[in-house]
Order: sequence, then structure tokens, then C-alpha cells
Amino acid sequence: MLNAGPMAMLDPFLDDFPLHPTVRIPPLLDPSPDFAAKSALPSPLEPNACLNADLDIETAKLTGRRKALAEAKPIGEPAKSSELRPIQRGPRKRQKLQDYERIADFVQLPEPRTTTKNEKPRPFQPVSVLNELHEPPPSAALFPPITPNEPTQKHSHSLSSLSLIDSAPVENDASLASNSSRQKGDGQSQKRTSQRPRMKWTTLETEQLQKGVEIYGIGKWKKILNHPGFSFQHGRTPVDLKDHHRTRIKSQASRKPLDLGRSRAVDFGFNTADSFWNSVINAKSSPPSESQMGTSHPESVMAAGNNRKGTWTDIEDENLEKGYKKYGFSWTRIAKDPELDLAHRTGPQVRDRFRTKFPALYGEDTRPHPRHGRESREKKDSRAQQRRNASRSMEATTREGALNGAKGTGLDRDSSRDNGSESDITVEPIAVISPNRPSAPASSAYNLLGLLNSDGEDDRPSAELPLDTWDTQVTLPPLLWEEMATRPMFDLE
DNA sequence: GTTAGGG
DNA sequence: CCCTAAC
Repeated sequence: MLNAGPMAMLDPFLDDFPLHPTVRIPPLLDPSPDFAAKSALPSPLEPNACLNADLDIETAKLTGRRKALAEAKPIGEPAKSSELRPIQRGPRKRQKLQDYERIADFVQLPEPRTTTKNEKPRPFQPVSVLNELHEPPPSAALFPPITPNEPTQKHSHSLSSLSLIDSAPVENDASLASNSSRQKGDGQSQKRTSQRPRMKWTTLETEQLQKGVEIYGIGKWKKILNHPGFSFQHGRTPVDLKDHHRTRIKSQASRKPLDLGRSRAVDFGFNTADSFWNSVINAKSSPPSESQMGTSHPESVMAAGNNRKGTWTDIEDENLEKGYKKYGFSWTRIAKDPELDLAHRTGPQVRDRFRTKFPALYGEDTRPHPRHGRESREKKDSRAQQRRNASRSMEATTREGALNGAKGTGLDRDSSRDNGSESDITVEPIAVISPNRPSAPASSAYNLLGLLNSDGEDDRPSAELPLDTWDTQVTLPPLLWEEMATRPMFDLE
């Protein structure tokens, strides 16, 4: 293909190094428009261009579909409201890799860890040299107005609010904020920087949301938002999906149950690529924990619809404090103690509640260290922080590794039991605890991998231990090896 | 970092 | 749509 293309005659080296007909060498530079126009291949510079042959076809369909869907106007809508929006606010946060993209990475090549966070547009970007100096920069609209004597007065007062505080003395920030907080219907005269512009929900979006709930279940808002083939408006957030589902779809469904199956003529047309990714996703994603919402299947999610987040009662907090005095930072022991009546809470839940409820006590264990004696607060905190960081980064690595196929190497982590983001072990085991259960050293490599519970045990049932067909074929992805080489695995104290 | 629920 | 606690 390549050597038959128009570039062939332009390339002086082609004669010296003739290409094998089946070999494709990605060009180093942007292909010429001529080439791009005539070639059926996606540009090699595109994100997913370097796929294996089979997957290439699937993904090519996928992007084509996504493109078509993105360009299609919703039924009954004159134009996408995103097109009408004069100023697009950028995505609030740079999204991590999509689920299907991360899994795609496993099947394709390990992608370098792109620093996605830095994609957020910087507040002050260098002005292009092509810009005339007397012109404002292209992003001038994003800059706050220069008002030297008014330090960051973001809310310009509407007429109504001005008249209210007309004769009043200068208000402090708090009362100002509460005063100007929610005043609707005063037109566009007031620029509410705090509130993002309303994005009307299109019928397409609503239908996609419903469809996404069918696929992923309630609560998987981000997955729905990022589902390939869906095109929500730019700037839509998972919270938006959640709110819209709650305020529109769910309430409407309670009155008149929707036939979600094939209620619409709109065919979202999940192609083979989608079903492929979905099957992979469903096979690989760990089921939500019991305390969250049952299972990821829509039916059971519906059944458990009125699940509430477990707000902690005062009695629970009292027992939590008692448990802390009794066991220290052994959260699972606190949860298990029948006298404390916290059996419905998991270790991570207990820990997180303790952190928010008793922030001063968290990370401040005043008892002497079993080996080191009494430590200074700072030293202990820094050690705890180090452990947290290590645990966090390892967890991120292992999670990615699991998606990359590292499951079964012993590096994946069953996240269904651990809702928290940190290791359960935040301090060394304290001497108090049950004498017949020896504690593992808190700083073993195994522990850093996050495989131990707060008792220092790997208490996964044997059925839960990873043993897939996938696993035996896969070795650690290169990124993981690299990290293991550069990151100290063992805390040698 | 994501989600649920109240506002 | 925002805020915040829970996860």
C-alpha cells in the first residue's frame, strides 16, 4: 500500500530499501494531504492507528461510528446546543484512559503513561508569535477583567442585589455569597462564574443514558459517559448523568414504566466492536461490593434502587471511638468486634469514617512503637504518608496491570473487598491485639502490593485467587517492570 | 477520583 | 446544577 502510494515516487530511498508488500512502516511525519486523502488507512498518527490487523478493523469501525454519531444531529433538534455555545469551557478534568481504551492497550501495545492531567489548558498560555502584539491573545475571554482596586470580585452585582444592599455597609464575603447564591430569572446580565451554563438535555442524550444504564447499570455514570458510540455533549459530567437519571428518567419511570428495550427508533447499533469491549469489560471488572449496590446488573440495581449511602449514626461513631481505644488502627478488628456492633461496616469504611470524624486522631497514634519506642508526631506521620503513597501508587500500577492482563501474576488486587484507596494498614500492628494471630510486618513487599488485610493476612478465598486463562499467557506489562525497576519495592527501614 | 443524596 | 459525605 505504502510503496504503491503517491509518496513512492517522492521517496528517494524507496528503491534502495524496497518494502515487503505486507510490511507497513508508519511514517515519521504527517502524511501529505494527498496521501491522507487517497489512503483508506487511518493516519498512523491517530491514537489507535497502530493496532493488530483484526482489531484495526474493529476499531476503525468504532471510530467511524463515533464520528458519525458525533456529527449527527439529534432527532428533532435544530442544532446541537454545543454548536451554539459561544465559549466552550474545557473539560473540567482531563479524563483518564477510557475503560475500553485501557483494555485496548492490553490487546495492543502498552501505551506510555501519558500525563493526561497536564492536558488541562493552562491559565496563561504563551501567546502565539503570529499574533499581532496589539491584539488580545486568543484566550483573552478567559482572563479576568483587570480591576486593580477590586481584589477578585467575581460576582458582579445584579441590579436587584445592588438595590438590596444599597444602603447597607460593605458586606463580608460570606453574606455576599449567600446573598447572591441562587437568584434565578434575572436574565443574562449577571455572569455567574460559579455556576456553569445550563446544558439542555437532548433526546439523544437521554436515550443514550437509558441505553447506558441497560448496559452498565445504575451508578456507572462515568462508564456510560465514556461509552464508545455515545456522544454526550462536550462538558457533560458523570454527575450530570446521575442527576438527569434521578430527576428525569427515574421519576418518570416510577409513574409510567418505560419500555427501555426497544422504545425508540433510534438504533444505537452496537457493533461487534462494542459488544467485544463490553464483554471484556464485564469479564474483567470486579463486581461492586455488597455495601455499594448489589451487582452491576441492571435488574438487581433497580431492585436495590433505594440503597442509601450509609450515613454514620452517633451511636456508630461512639462505638468507633471505643473501638479505636480498644484496637487502635486495626479497622477490621473494630468492625468485627460484636460488642461494637459495626459488623455492617467494612474495614476501609471504618477507617474512612475515623479519618473524617476524628482527623486529629488519625495519623496520631500516641502509643509507643513496639520496636522503636515513642516517636515524634512528624516522623510517624511521614512514615505513614510514605506508606500511603507507596500503597497508592502500587495500587494504581496494579490496577492498570490487571487491565493490561497482569491478572494472575499476583499483582492484581480484588477491589471488591476494598473500597478505600489506601492500604488498611496505616501503622505498625499494635501489641494489644489478639495474641493468637501474629501480625505480619507492615512493610513487606507483599504488603506494599496491597494484598494483605489489616490483619496482615491474605484472606482471599481460594476461589477468589486469580486463575484465568488470560493470566497464564500474559507476563507483566513493560510499564510494570519499569516501575518495579525504578521504584524501591522493599521498605528496608 | 467517583458516586449518592440532599439542597 | 451545586455541595458534600461516603466510598
